[in-house]
Amino acid sequence: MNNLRFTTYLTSNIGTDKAVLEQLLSHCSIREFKKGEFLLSQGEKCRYSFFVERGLLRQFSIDDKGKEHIIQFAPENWFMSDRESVYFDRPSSYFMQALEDTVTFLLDENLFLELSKSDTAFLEFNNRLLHNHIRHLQRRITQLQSATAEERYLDFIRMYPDLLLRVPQIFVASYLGITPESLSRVRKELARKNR
Amino acid sequence: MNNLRFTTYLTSNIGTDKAVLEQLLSHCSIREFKKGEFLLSQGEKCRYSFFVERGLLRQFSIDDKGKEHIIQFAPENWFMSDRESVYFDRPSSYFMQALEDTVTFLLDENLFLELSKSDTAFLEFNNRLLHNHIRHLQRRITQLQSATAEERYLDFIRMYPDLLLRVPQIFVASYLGITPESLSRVRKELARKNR
DNA sequence: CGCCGAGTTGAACTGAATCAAGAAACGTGG
DNA sequence: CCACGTTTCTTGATTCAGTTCAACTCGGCG
Repeated sequence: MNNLRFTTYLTSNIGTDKAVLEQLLSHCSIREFKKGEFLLSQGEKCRYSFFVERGLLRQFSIDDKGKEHIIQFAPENWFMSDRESVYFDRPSSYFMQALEDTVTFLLDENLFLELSKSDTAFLEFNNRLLHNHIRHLQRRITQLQSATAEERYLDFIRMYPDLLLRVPQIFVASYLGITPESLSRVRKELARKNR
Repeated sequence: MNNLRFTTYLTSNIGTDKAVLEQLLSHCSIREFKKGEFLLSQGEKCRYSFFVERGLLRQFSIDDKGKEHIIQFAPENWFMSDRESVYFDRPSSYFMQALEDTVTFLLDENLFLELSKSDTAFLEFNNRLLHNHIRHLQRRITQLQSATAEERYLDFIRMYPDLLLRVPQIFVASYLGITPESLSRVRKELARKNR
């Protein structure tokens, strides 16, 4: 375990205390997914948190009308999980899919609770993850409620400029909650304004 | 402390272990708000979690266009807080207001972290609160992305039938992310169908 | 009794969806 | 490395859900 993003991430977030890290790493496995491959499907129980070492994931649902809605992207250094499914032991309502060839670390979710009990630093780390997640979700709700397609797109650019280059437009549209056609028109309009 | 919802709630969620409960209760204060009174305003830092002993609260934001968006309601036995503000020590982007005369218990948010460290039962309780919150938020996002005004309203009725009777329609509309006029029309249409 | 906010209804408007068709980009196999 | 087929992206025409604005009703409360 040397110059992996994962270990760097852990030490900078939990500290360098050997014991916890050892315990954590001993419960992790590594797994690769080819572009297009699914990590999880709607109806399955989510058993892991996936840490993205390299590549890009998307998490999405398909509604009763058959439309996809992307909940979040996860590039390098991000976690992806369906905490709801894990925690309440319910079938997930989401899909998780690799948008690029992706290398992930799998963390058993029960481990999160166990380590929280035994190690204060880890507890605080987990707490931060959860609060960040909440913050992120609240932001999306506010946005969906109040922003126009154009505003959402501009917000996306501001928040995730790097993703813009890696994610096909069709997926950005799905994340923003608009159709690809609308996004195309928004972009056209923005280009016109900036001319 | 006898037949309060609060103590019942705590014992049934954390257990009857005297020590933690004592510690918890000793850090709580009780506070009443008149109908219309604000518990928190946008820009202030949120310092407490409010447990609703009796009454009803709403949490909402005002966007740059001056429109209100209700994030959640909190009737009896619910917690209301801006975890984001507390945890990251940032000014809140929300208002909290009493929709009825309301009695609340105030819990210092730092206490949550402290008690999590010292008591496993409390840690699990806090974890459950956070996961529930996340579940709730995710549900709203899915709904905002995929459901029509009518579907959202029906969903609201199913989820919170009791609130429907206590909350003025104008606030229900704000929660659903539609105008009061639209909600009125949705209701009219539903009445027509069920005739 | 009169006022005021909540709710309803109507008409015009609008942002985004839908449907359709063509252009550009992509990747896969020969 | 090219050719072909499949997505992705763009553009146009049309439709639609929900907003906006305005007028009117209703019910509670000082």
